[in-house]
Order: sequence, then structure tokens, then C-alpha cells
Amino acid sequence: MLAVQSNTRFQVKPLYMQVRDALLERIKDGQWRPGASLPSEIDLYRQLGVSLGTLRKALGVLENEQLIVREPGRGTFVRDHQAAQALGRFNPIRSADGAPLRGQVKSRKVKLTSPTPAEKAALRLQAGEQVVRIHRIRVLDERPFAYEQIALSERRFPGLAGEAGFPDELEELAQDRGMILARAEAKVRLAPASSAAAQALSLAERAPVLSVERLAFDTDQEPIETMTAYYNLHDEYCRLELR
Amino acid sequence: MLAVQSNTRFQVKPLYMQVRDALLERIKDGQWRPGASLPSEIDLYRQLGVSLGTLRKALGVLENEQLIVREPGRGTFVRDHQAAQALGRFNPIRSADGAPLRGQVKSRKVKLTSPTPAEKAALRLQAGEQVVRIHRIRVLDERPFAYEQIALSERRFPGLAGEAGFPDELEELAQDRGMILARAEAKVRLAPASSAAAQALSLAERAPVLSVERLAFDTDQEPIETMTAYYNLHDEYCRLELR
DNA sequence: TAGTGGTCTAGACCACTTC
DNA sequence: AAGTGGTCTAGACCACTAG
Repeated sequence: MLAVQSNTRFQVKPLYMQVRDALLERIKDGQWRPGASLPSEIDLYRQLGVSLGTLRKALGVLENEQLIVREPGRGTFVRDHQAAQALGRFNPIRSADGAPLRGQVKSRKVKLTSPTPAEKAALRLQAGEQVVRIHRIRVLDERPFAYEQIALSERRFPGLAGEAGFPDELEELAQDRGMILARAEAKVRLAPASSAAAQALSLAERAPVLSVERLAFDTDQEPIETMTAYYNLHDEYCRLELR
Repeated sequence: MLAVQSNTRFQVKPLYMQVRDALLERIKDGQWRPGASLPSEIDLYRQLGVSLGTLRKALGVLENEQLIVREPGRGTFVRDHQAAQALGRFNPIRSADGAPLRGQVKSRKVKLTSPTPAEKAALRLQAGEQVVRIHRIRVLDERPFAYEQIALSERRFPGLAGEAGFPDELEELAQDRGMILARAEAKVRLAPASSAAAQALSLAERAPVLSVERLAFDTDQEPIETMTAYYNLHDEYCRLELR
């Protein structure tokens, strides 16, 4: 039975949003793991003490947020963002055939440092908080095509700088730590390659490259990661969806 | 009263989608003009002979497609895509402060020509069909920053090539002709400026510029316009939203 | 005060999947 | 045959807007 936040029903938050929050909490807790099925709608609405319509509205919100998948006749499942076909949701780079381009990570450096002022603002860090910084080169058939600089809040990823084998895909890393990515925004520019980027991409210093500055958010709208990537692309491109 | 497409209810299309289609048809017909209010939900569901729940589900779809706006206590309104604040929805370029960057159109050439093979495929043209081609330069305080090449199907925009004062914003042009834009997809690249682009942007030939290749679709998922734009930007950037 | 959209309930039937 | 999510209905009350 769900504890409604107020006896005048609409004062705080619609009931279906309270249900949505309660369900999301149970997903984050790991009570229902990625890929696993939720109880049936009938079980759930009886369990929660709300009507079927209200429960279904809550599930509709979670479906819209891409946190669950509903399959008629089968059940409702926690979306697995680590599944191969789901990976690269926040990577806008596509190869000529339209498939997400990830390549292979060739070189990776990880250290604990102070954030740049831009990172501090973007990640909403307190004074003195540090970031886990990652420098990474991605290659495609030996050819380096991406140089990435990443900053993650040390508070949200404690001990990460000391770990060795953590995953390179942001979705995997977040899911391993019990966070779920909701959305990201990015700025795409033409920029001169920094000396580090030029060296990584085998280009002349200040050679023009495509830069993507990405900021990714949690389901709570909390910033999780900033990435600045420099790309040396040929047939590949950056995909953009407008609505 | 809505003529249901089949007496076994779910054979063709859910009733709420039939209602959605019927309402959209009346918007396209101009029966409810942009900015005008629809009848109240009570009037509508009685008129259409469906339940309130079904009508509201249909309105929810249209709201999600950004075709209507619902205001509690006031009513439901046809979304006006020509309204100043709505303009630039399909323009990903932003100035440093994040506001949509349109600048002023300085030079515009319009002619009726044959499509390129890429345009023919993208716009799904029949053999022999022609396109209205537009070449356009946008300036910001005298500085040319964008060179745009546009192709519109002559069949969907008959007589446009002969008109003088049609609007430069795609949303306005489409709405004037009774079409409603639903979405667009684009490819962003770093490309060498063609001689025409270089000249328009006051750059050396083959100078690296940001190129955006955009394809815009109707509410029926029919392609409406292709645009290839070349940008010479300074603080401005291309905005990207990832979900 | 009347009218609007938003929320919530209870109950029925349907198409599809799985065993 | 049993169980799942999807659709549809009828009716109630609520918060907000506007005359």
C-alpha cells in the first residue's frame, strides 16, 4: 500500500507520479534487476493499493523515460542499458551505414584531479571536490579517430580512479554504480585540435577537427559526466535528431 | 460520431488513433486554425461518440506530437508553429547564450531544377519530378555565417519557384501550405567548403567548415525538405539533444 | 459561478504469448 | 487454458481560469 503524501490528494504530486517514483526506487535498489521482469500489472496495483488506471499511467511514464519495456502478452521488463543493442544511445557518432560508431579503445589514462571551472559548474561540484579524469583514444582498424577527455565527480564514483578494468561505455559504468542515465546535451563545433588531441589523432597541431562537448544527466536530472571529444572522421558523421 | 473502421474493434487501428487522425485532419483542413482553441473535451467526445478516456488518449498523442497545447482551466489550442517563440525548432544552431541563431537572410536565389540523386532518394521523388532549389546566405551583423542549399518537391510546393516573398523559415513555409512539420534528422560533418560556399562565406576554397545536412518530415512521415548548410561559426555552435 | 483540463476509480473485453 | 499488457467505457471529484 502506497503512503500517499497528503490527504488532500493533489496538494503534493499526482498519485501516478508517486507510484512512478516508488517503482523507480525499487529499480534503483536493485530489487528488480536490468532485464528482469516486473510483477504483473494486476499484482502491482493490488500491492500498491491504487487503481489499474493509475498504475498503468505510472508505467507509461517510466516507459516514456526508457526505463522499462512493455511486451504485450509477455510482461514488463526493466530496461537493460548494458545490452549490446542498447549501447551507444548517448554517442551521436555514426558510421557511413548509420550504425553507432564505437571503435576500440586503444589508450586510456585515469587520474584524480581538480576540475576546470567549466567542469565544476557543469557537474555542480562543491568547492574542493575532485574529479576522476579520463583521457582516451578510440581507433577504427588501427586509425585513431577520437580523442576523449572525460570528467566524473569523485563523490558519485568513489574509488574509480584506483580501479583498473571499469567499462568504457558510460551506460555500463553508470549502471554498475546504480545510476541510470536519462539524457544528455551536447555542443558540436569545428575547433582547432589541441596539442594533445592533434598528437592522439596523428594530425598537425591546430588542425581543424569536429569537437563534441557532452553533458549527461541522471534520472534525477543530476549531472553525471562531462566529455569533450575531438573527432577525425572520414565517411562517419555526427547524427542529429530534431523534434 | 466517428465511423469506426471495423466492427471487431482492434482489427485495424485503436479507436484513440482513429480519433487522433480525425482531429488532425480537421486541423490540417484549417477547420481549427493555428492558435485557435478546439471545442472542450466534453463537446468533443460527445460529438465523436467515444468515451472521455478515449478522447483524452487521442489528445495526449497530439500533444506529444507537439500539434496541440493543453492549458488547464483555459482549453486546448492548435499549436502555432509560426509564433515567434516557436520558430527555429528545426534549426540546431545556437549563439553563445544558447538562443536559436537565425540572423538575417542577405541573398536568396530560387529556381526550378532537376534533383540530385541524393535529393531524389531523400524526397522520394518520381522520375522526372523537379525540385524548387533555394540558395541562401545568412548574415549576423554583416558577417556571413551560413550558406544554405535547399530542395523542396515541386509537387508539394507548386508554383513556389515563381513566388517572390515566401518566408525563409521552414515552419512558416510549411504552415502556409497546410503542411505540419513533425521531425527532422541531420548529419553534421566537418567538410571542405565548395567554391560556392567559400565565396558566400568569404573563405578560401576548401576551407574547413561545419556542414549540416537536414531532412525534414511531415506528420505523415513524408519528406518535405532537404537542406545542406555550411557554417562559418565563432562562438556559436550546433546543439544536440540525446535521449 | 460556470467551464476547462487533470486525476482517479472500477470493471469489462481484447489480442497475444506461453505452456 | 491461463496469464500478460492494451483498449474502452462510465462516472466522480479536483484545481485552475475567467467573466
